[in-house]
Parts: sequence; structure tokens; C-alpha cells
Amino acid sequence: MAAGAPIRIRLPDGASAAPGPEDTVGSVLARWAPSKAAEFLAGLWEGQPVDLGFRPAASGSLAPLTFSDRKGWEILQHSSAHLVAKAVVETIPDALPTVGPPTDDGFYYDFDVRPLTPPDLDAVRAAMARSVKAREAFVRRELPRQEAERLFARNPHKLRYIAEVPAGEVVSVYDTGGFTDLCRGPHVPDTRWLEGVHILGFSAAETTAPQGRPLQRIRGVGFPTRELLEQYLKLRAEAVARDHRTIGQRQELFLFQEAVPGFPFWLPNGMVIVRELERFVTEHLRSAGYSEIRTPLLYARSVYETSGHWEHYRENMFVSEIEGQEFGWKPMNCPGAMLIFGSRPRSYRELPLRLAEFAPLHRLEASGTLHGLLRVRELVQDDAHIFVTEEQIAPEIRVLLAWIRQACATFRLAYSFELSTRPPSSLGEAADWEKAEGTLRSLLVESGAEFRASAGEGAFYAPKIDIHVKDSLGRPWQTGTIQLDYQMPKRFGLQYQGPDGALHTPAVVHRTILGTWERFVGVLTEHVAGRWPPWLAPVQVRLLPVTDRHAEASRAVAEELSAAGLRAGVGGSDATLPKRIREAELERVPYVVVLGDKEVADGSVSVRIRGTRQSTSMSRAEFVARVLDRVRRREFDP
RNA sequence: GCCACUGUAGCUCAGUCGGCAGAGCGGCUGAUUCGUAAUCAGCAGGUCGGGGGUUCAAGUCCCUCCAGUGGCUCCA
Repeated sequence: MAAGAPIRIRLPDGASAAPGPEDTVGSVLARWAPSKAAEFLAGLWEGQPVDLGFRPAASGSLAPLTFSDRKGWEILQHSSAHLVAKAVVETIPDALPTVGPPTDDGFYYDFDVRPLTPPDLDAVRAAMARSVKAREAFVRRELPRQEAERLFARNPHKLRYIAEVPAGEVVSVYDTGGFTDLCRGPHVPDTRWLEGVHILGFSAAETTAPQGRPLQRIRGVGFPTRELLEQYLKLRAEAVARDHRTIGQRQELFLFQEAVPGFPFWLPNGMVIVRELERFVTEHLRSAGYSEIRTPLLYARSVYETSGHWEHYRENMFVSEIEGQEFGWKPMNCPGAMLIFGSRPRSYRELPLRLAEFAPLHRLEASGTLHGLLRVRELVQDDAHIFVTEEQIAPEIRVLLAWIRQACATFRLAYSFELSTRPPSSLGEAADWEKAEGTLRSLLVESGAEFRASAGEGAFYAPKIDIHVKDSLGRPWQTGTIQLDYQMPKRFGLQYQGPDGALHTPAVVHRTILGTWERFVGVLTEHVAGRWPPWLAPVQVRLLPVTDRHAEASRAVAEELSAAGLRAGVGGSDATLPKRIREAELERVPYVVVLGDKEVADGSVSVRIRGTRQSTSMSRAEFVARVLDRVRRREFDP
């Protein structure tokens, strides 16, 4: 860069600066906003993240990056990963670092190393603490390729990454207190920024190491201060307490037995919730023109050869041999729906033909993937198959998108859409897939929804719009799905006679709204933290007589509530009233009603509405009307 | 399925060096009849995940199988 060439730096708010030869991004930004300079962990130079130590060599635009900026956040995560790598190498000298990227909610670093143990991790934490205390700077160096190769000669993984750097690009490394890592950067200025780094856990990652041993992954999350980390840990502890497996046990919603891993047992309380959800969906089915069907759970192998499951889904199917013939337990409802459609000639006048089926499905999920209700081997979807003409596709899917949004609003669930396209192992021709993918994409765009494209994640027979919701720890789970299928109708030879008298093949929209009862109840349990909306609560009203003298009156109120279609029960008077109130609170009963002399005398009730921690007096009629209204309207709060 | 870890009463967990199986909550019984988040006392409750091995002796050490947890892969 020619000495003396005038450089102008454009800053946010229209400010500008003329840097001297000694100036860095950091010094320019600090002069521009001295009061906020402590928060700047990197800069954005011409739209690209750079170190604070970067020296602009030409005119350009510059903005600061802080932990609150997504890019700044990512830089801190990535620097945290470097810190972990440094600590691991210090602890286990022959560990080979591979990659350590930021993720949606933190970072990880994969190592080619013997399996790690908890004591290793303690040592790693201690080494990290030493680095943080020592305030080690992240120093960038740009190297000739050969020198970089020499530097990482012991580490085949790094050599591979060096080879992947495009010819024109520089190879850069970062030094941190004697540890050097291949890295594009940028980084936070020094390890002081990493005092809030936290290791979440370790596990095996993919097997890409040359010896075939799995890489060891250390996951973590970084914060610039201890206080922010403490806040995060507190939130996380609350999230763990919301785990549906814990609440499901405590509230006796469901259980699992060792004898049938992955097969949920629905207990009476859980079944109440399932039935209410079923009703929620079924009411809609009627008004939206669906018919219900029930088809067999088992089909001969030939059916799955037709559907394509045998070729593309076999490893996930339970198979039984009956009288020498192979039968498969259905993992999806589509074959049954296809067979019904194809059972007689069909007219275009029957379309769209909407066939709903809530049948148990069996999927042989790998043992290591089972996860409470969120990943099971036996499940029931709120499933339907809609047979449509080409023209009917868009209107049908519009209705479905609106319906899904409305359903999520009822549950106050945050959700995101994902467009999943043709997977590597799939049926049919590329042209069909492109057409179907294009239709789904344009409908999503038209709906104004934000969505993520997920290449290659579609079903083997169709691309799909998936709905994702997150569990208490932020892990995403797919619930609803809308799939546009041109393949199965062809393979089953389905046809309808059109107004033109000719035979046509329908398209099929496979769809669920809530997904499966299992996963939806799991996610919802965590979302509401066991505080069920009144319409879903297994027990809606708990009546507590102050003494035995008030038991009769309590039963009378309970009967009145039951007659009105509510789930009400009397809590015996053996324990003290405060204790019974405590029990009801812990059970998260939405309405706790206390009846004593006063209430019996004047026909009122003393109601403790969940979340208020205090009692409200009202007339019985008023109370019943309130609860009924909340329940009928499916209000979220009591 | 892969890697690591975990498995003791219904639940949450203690159990030291290999030497008689423990607590709290819950349950049952009795007393208490109580006004908005825990009344008191007593009692019952265990193939220490299953199987095998080492040992005079195994909850404890070894092997193996099963299940669960966290990830990986995969998926609603």
C-alpha cells in the first residue's frame, strides 16, 4: 500500500475517519465511540468480519461487532472453541484438533484423540481457566502454504483443510499463548473475553478419522462475562426442570418399560391430553371436508415394494413372518390410503378426496436415538392424505398452512418452516421433484412465512414443508408436515376420470398438523412446563373441603362441574388444608377451590387460580361459567 | 447402530478400603378436622438392571447382555 495514500474510513451514522499508519480497526472504532469501545470484540470491514488488530489498507466502510450482534456472537463462540482446543492439547499432547465452528447455540470442537473421560474434562476446564487468567492475545499470522503445511505436519486433518483453501487465498493461523491453530478468523482480541466460556459436554462425533475411530466432540457455549454465563446456566437449569420425561413421570402422563423400549404407555392423565388434542384436530377435520378411514397395520412385503418403502425405508421397519410370508408393520399411513383410492374407479368429482387416519405406526428407530416421547418406535400421527388434481394442490396447501399457524397460535408455540427437497435416495424423475418443490416454495413465499431450505432432507417419495418446534433445551423437533407427492399415486397406478373423459393420475398431499400425539405432547409439556391450559389439564378443578363437614358440599360442586363436562375431583380432608393446596399446586391444577363454612353458607366458592397465588371469592355459577368459557375457547391460561 | 457415562425402595439420592441395605419424599395405619404451598407418630416397602466370574465374603472388583442419559448418524 503506497505510503501517504489518503485513506478514508466510513463509519456508521455517516461519520468518517482518516486513520494514521499505526491505526487498527480497534483504534479507529475506539476513537469513534470511546464509551462503547469496551464492548467491541471485532469489526465489520466492508461487510466482512475482521480482528480489531486489522489495519485497513484502503478506503472502506467499518462497523463494530459486539456480543449482541449475531456475527460477534459467532466470533466469540469460535474463539471459545480455540480456547478449548488449546486446553485439550495442553492436557492430552497427542490430541489432534480438527474443526471448531460456532453452532446455532454455542460451539463445538472435534478432536482426533482417544475417548475422553470426565477427569480429562476437569483438566481441560482447569487449563482453560489458566489461559483466561493469563489474558492471552489472539495473534493472526498469514503464512506461505508450505510453511503452514510444515507447521501442521503432524495433523493430517489440518493438512486436508490447508489443501482445501482455494489457491488465491491466504493461509492464516492464530497464536494463543503458545498454541497455534489453522484458522480463517477473526477472533476476540484476547482470552479475557472468554471468562464466561462453559463446556456443556463431550461425546463421539462422526467417524472421519483415518483409523476409523470416532472423533471426540466437546460442546460448549461462550459468554464475555461470568454474569452472562450465570444467567444462562440459570435458564438452562429451569429448562432441565421442564423436561417432559421428568414432568411426565411426576404428573403420571406416560411411562416406558425396559421390555419395550421406545413404545410409550399412556397413563390416564396423559390419555386425557391425547384425547383432547385428538378432539381439537377432529373438529377441524369435519368442517374442512375430511373423511376418516382405518386401514390395516400390517401389509405384505409386495405393498411396500410398490410404495417404495421396501427399497428406501426397509431398515426402519418392523417385519414379521407369518406362514412363511413377510409382512411389514406400517411406518406411515400412505399405503392404506393408496389402496383405498385404487379400490374402485374414481371420478374427478370426488376430488379433492381427503382421507384422515390416526393409526398406530411402527418405526424401528435406532436404539441410540430414542428420546422420551420425542423419538419413539410406536406413534400415532394426526395424518391425512389428500388426493387432488393439479389445480387443487395450491388451494389445499394454503388451507393447511393457515391451519397449522392457527393451531400453533392456540398453543402459543413458536415454530419455523423448513422446505426439504429431494433426498439422495428417492423415487421418480427429477422433473416431478422440481415441479413439486417449486410449488411448495412458491406457496411458502406467498404465505409470507420465513422458511429455511433444507436440501436433500425430503421424504423418499416427496419434498415437504416441515414445521419445527423446539424443546426446553432449544433442540428442534419436526411436528407438522406437508408433502406433495407425485410418486406414490403413479406407483399404485391410481387414476381418476376427468371431465374430459380421460384417465388422469392424481397428486397426493400427505400432511399432519400437530405431527404425532407422542412428540406433540412431549414438546407441549416442556413448552407449558406442566402447566396445562385448562382445556388440556388432566384435572381441571380440585375441590378441597376445609374439614370433613364440608366434604358433602364439595362432592356436590364436583358433580355439578362433571355434569357440565369438566374434569373435577375432591381432595380428601385427611391432610391439612395447606398441604392439600401445596399438592394441588405441585400438580399444576388450574383451579383449586376451597369450601368451608363460609362457602357452604352462602353458596360461593373460594378459587385459587393457578399462577395467582391467592384466592378469589365468587358465586358457584360465576365460577362454573368462567371455567366452561375458558375450556370451550381453549384459552391458554386459566 | 456408534462413543462416553449412568442404573440401589414408587420417586430423588447416600452407601468410605470388598465385611449385617440407608435417608427424605411418597404409600399404609393411627391420632389430628385444620381457611390458601409441607401436622404428629408408627409400619410396610429391596433379586442393589439381568446373567456369568473372582473371592472366605460382591451393591462395591472383572466379563457380558439390557435399559437410560448426552452427543453422532437418522427422523414425526
